[in-house]
Amino acid sequence: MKKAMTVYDIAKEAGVSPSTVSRVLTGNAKVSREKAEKVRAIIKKNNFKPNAIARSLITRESRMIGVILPDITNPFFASVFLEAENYAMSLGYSLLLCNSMGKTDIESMYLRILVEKKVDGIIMAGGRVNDTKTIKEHADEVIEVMEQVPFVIVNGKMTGVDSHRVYTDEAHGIEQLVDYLYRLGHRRIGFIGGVKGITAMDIKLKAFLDSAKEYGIECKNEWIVPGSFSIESGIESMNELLSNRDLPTAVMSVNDFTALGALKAATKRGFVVPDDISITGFDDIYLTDIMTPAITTVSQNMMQIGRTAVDVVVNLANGNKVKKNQCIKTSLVIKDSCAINSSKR
Amino acid sequence: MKKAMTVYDIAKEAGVSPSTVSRVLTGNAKVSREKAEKVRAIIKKNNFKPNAIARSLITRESRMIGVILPDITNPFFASVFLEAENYAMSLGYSLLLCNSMGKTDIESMYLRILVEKKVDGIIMAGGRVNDTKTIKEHADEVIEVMEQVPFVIVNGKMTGVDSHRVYTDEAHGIEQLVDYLYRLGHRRIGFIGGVKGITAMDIKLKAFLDSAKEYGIECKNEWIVPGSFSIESGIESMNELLSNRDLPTAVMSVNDFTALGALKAATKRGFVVPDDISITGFDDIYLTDIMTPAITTVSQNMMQIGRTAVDVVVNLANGNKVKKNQCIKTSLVIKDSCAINSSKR
DNA sequence: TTGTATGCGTTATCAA
DNA sequence: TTGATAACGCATACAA
Repeated sequence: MKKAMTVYDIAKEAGVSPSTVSRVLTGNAKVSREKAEKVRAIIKKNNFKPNAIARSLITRESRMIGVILPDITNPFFASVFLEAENYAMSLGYSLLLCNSMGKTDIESMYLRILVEKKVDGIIMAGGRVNDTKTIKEHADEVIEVMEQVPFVIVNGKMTGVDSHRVYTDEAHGIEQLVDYLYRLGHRRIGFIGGVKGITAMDIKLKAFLDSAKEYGIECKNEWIVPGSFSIESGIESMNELLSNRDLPTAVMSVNDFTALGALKAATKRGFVVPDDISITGFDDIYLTDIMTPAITTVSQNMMQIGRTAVDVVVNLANGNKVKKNQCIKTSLVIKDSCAINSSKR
Repeated sequence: MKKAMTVYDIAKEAGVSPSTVSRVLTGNAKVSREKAEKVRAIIKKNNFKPNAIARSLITRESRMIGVILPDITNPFFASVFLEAENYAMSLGYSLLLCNSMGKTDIESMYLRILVEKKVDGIIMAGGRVNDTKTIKEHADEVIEVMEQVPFVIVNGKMTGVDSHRVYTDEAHGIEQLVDYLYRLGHRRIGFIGGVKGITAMDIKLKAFLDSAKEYGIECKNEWIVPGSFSIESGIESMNELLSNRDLPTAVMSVNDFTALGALKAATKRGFVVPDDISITGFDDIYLTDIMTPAITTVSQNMMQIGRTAVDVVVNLANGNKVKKNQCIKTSLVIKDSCAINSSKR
């Protein structure tokens, strides 16, 4: 590897002082036109790139934002990340992506690394911030981090942690779906997927049960089949639900992944969706469009989530005042997986 | 934000010199047991985390690897990244993820940023490294970068750039598929998706045509319908192909995304896959499993690609000798989207 | 084994 | 407007 040039090299070649080179680089102070041009020419000629590490040490900003999320192969997180990166890039920040796989110890490790690397902000989604009951040690760790680095939680909340938050109104999203299904004539609805104890599940299930009661919709206990948030879980839960003698006319899924699995399972069992049974998802990842039928779902507005999360940490990093809680609106996205209920059920 | 402590603070509190604290931190030199324990206690008590920026400046390693790829929402790249990160983490590296969206100017920008940030290595996939005909300016830029940073190209190659490469034997993968279809009795096969001028397309199309000739398989011109690498493109190309009067009995797709689209399009037109027509993909992303039918494809062994790419740059960073070209084997993954050809076609 | 002094490459401060 | 000098926080050569 070729040894990199420094401002000293440039300065010497341009016949100016290192400070002048630095001034040209940052644009933070006046430099005479001729010297500036001379310096710029030398920089260009040598393809000089300033050492961001050295710069960071003195400016105390790394121009990096850490993003901790469970799994980037999940299109929901990938889409949020993509937009976050896109916006961050426009502000001059790069993103360190940390997949925690939902494991607490990996989260802890990454939190430590990100603090050491002096990132200018941390965006965290999934894992501990998603536990309905926050574990104190997890909270303490995050609090410690928050004292050093701007921190925002996406779609989560930690008891005892007064962090900034960007979140979706998941309950409202569920209500939108229930309302939609009700209007289609559904009076018997099931709910599959999700892990109890995770807010992404608990909020939705509660909203579902509350809405069901309000609308006079029946939901038998055996129609509620938790599992996890994966496609496989959707398959398993749907299979379990469909093995009941008495079936609902529609099934809501905790997220699009489980809805994908539910669709796959139902189809395999010979059910025609939506004629025999309606299915809904949650998130509006692009995969819902490629299925036949495309899955009716609720959009979390992933782009806005990603963008807002970056906005929060960057503003905090710049010492600006930022709204503590930012709620992103959901919207119902009607596709082809729900039909008017014409069954005798 | 609380001001971070430094080794000086720790040193003072522990009653030792900063160098002793540093020695405890790095483990690079002997420290008496009692002092070491004292220092460790103070570090722990204060939750001190050394400033990686300052450390990097002197050690000349940032412990970061830059990854430039087109689009992380594509599960192929997401899976490669995930495994790369997993392995990198075990070696003490973090990953900066840069989505280029296939745009050359974004690639250039990120190349510059990664060099400035003094990453210990760059892994690049897609975009310019995938052009069948390398543009000289692109190559020059990469050559310039390679002089400063260990660099590895994933599934690509640049004319005039003597870089390290990790790649799949895509031609062989296609041959495996053709051979498989031939054995199923298919003698008339189409090929959809992909952009000419991109190696990911050109290699496969050539391999397909060569194999077809070898096996005596018919492939009419109108059965070759390029497009791009997206799901939508798969839909469009398949629709175009299926609008022919005379149809092939099987259709190969440039990748799984287009196969997904092809399946969707075929199903919508009333074709039953695989009974009416067989479809194959390429990559073996997890989405091929959730479709009904699951799509027969070729595995690129994404995990091994990610891991190997990290291995290459890390070894280069450590001054080790590394094999210039590493070919990752493909493997045929038979699922449900291909049937024995029993048609009269 | 320990401490002092120096350097990494840049920006910031201050005096000229 | 410019340059000399210090400072960022750590690791390391060298001296003790």
